[in-house]
Amino acid sequence: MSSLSLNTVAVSPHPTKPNTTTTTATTTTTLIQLKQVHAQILRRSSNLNPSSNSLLLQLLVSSCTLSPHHLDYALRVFDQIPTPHTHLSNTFLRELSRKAEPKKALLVYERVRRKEGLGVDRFTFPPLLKAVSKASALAEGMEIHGLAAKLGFDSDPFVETGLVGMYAACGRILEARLVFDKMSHRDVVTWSIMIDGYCQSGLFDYVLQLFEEMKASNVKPDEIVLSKIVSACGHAKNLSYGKAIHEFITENNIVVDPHLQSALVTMYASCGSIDFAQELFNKMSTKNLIVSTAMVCAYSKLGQVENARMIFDQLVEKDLVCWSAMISGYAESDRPQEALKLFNEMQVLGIKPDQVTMLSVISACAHLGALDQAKWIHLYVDKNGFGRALPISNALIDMYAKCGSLERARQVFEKMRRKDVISWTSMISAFAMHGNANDALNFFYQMQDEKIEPNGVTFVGVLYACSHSGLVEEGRRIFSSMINEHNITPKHEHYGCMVDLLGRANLLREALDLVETMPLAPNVVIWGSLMAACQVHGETELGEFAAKQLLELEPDHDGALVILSNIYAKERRWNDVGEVRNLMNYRGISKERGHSRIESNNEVHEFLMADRYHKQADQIYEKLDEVVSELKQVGYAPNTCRVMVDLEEEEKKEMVLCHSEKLALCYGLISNAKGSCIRIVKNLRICEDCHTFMKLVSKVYGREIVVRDRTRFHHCKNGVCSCKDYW
DNA sequence: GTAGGGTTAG
Repeated sequence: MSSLSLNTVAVSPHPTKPNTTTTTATTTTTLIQLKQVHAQILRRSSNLNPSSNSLLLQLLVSSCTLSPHHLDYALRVFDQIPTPHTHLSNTFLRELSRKAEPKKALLVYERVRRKEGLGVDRFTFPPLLKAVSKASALAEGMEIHGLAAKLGFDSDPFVETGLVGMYAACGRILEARLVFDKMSHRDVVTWSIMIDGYCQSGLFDYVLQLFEEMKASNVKPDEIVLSKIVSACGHAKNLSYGKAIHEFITENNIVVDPHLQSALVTMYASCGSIDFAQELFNKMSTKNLIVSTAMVCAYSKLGQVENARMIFDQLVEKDLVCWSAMISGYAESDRPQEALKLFNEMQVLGIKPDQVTMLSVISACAHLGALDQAKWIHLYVDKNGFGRALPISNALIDMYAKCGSLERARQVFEKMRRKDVISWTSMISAFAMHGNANDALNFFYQMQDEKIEPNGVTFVGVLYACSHSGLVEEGRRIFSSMINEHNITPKHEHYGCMVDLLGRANLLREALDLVETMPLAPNVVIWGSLMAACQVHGETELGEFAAKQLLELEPDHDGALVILSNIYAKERRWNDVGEVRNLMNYRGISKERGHSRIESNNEVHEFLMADRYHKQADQIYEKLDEVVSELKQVGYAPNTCRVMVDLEEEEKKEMVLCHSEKLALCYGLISNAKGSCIRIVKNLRICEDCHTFMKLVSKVYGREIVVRDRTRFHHCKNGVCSCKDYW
């Protein structure tokens, strides 16, 4: 009993200072008072008869239950009551299930069952089932269902509704529906729970179907069930149904509360009607934080991050969710520097990030590809107690891989106590992007030895590794085992990898066969990868065909037009090149501008082609001249065959020599410590000439050079690249 | 008569 004695009663954490908030003061005092009462009961218990003692303890539990801070204490007192009133256990259960304490509610249930007498009635089940739902404890839920049936409570509408919710929350949507269908009376709450179950399971077509049934059975929908329906329309991209519901809401004068507001705005945005969402948002007389955050997300998802920022900046009071939404907006729109800048601003204001924020920040850092920045974020994560969470570790693996450090990615992986399919897949993709196919395959087999089942994403990583290393046979075998042994239906990305695998290996006929016989309609990516392979292997005719198929699907696709003109340029068909270029000018399409980044002294420096904005531009170009003449002595000659414009040879050479990655490299040679590794991140694919250039510099200057291009890493050392020139 | 519905937005 020592743990309950007065000696251990908590004192104020700051005895010399007055309590800063009144709530802390009252709860502390109340707990002290309760403990004093408890001590009195214990002291006098020998003089009291057992039933009045029990009554006093029950009163004590009731008082503790009033405050969420005292639930643990209440649980301990509850344990001392031999036969608690069912009424008391029910109240106690309700409190525990409403709070984030579902496991404790189940504990109470266990104890009630073990005590004398029955201890349960029909009122016990709704809170109990709610706790089971929160804990997703299916086995316990089924046992409770059995007990309810045995006691004949399973035809009570409240109990039945609880059972529907329990099965839905445990992912057993069919069982939920079975209970639902058997009910003789369903009200709006029952329908709402069933509809929510379908929403959670992603079965949005069923949601709309069920809503029609609900209306047909004359149950009047309220704002809660409507907000679920509206959100389902958004997920199902069913704009016409969404609009109809919106009209229904207006016609029936249903209160549009903030939940419904944000559901409507999000629905319009995800159905492609952002203008409509904005209009609706403008019409709202009071713009609360949640609806504004929904708008920030809506614009971010469309990549219209400037518009998101405008709404963000108009908000006077912003909470963590809103900051996180804006940060992730930048991270996912490939604007990592803004994301990290915002993260700093947020911290200056004293807003503490949570796990969701950190995941966006880590992802931003992965996009940026800056290793020093990555190390800093990793330290921050560990220092602030995020490091043990599985999703965070998984994100760190990806971050280090994308920042060029396979070793550090692997260190994070090795240190993890628990690894899930995402951890393994992240490592496999890491090996794949660094051209290390053997380790990718080893990990793929090892994860299965450890009974982790690969998923569709894992196979993308493995096939990608095969394709980037020319492992044609292995790739074919794995592709068929994915279908036949792992029962995964291949999606576009898997066919994309296979087309890539065959195309790179110059098996273009077979690649085309696959495209023509696959059960899915080929998309832009598939034609694109066939087209790129044709460009590499000089298959003009097929390349032109693939490019034209692609342009049928997406007439303004800049990549297709660029590659088409490259194919023509390689054949010196300048008239055709001119035609493509005119088309691009006419339609206002421009090739994405190449840029390269390099980190130096904790700063990220960015270069465009032939750009002179850098404050050390003179030195950089001087270095470039020096490097070029050094390399010429070992046989380097600028390779201009990829320059798509009809220029004099000398002008073409000038263009190639000013590519942004060469400028970044020269800056690295000037500014980074002698002998250190030079890491460059390029947004497009590296060109053949720059690739040769990097290899030669690694030999002549004795420096390790790591270049991340749009699709993979090139580690150049001693004149050799890790990609073995197979990219 | 003590009971059932919104992880609202990241």
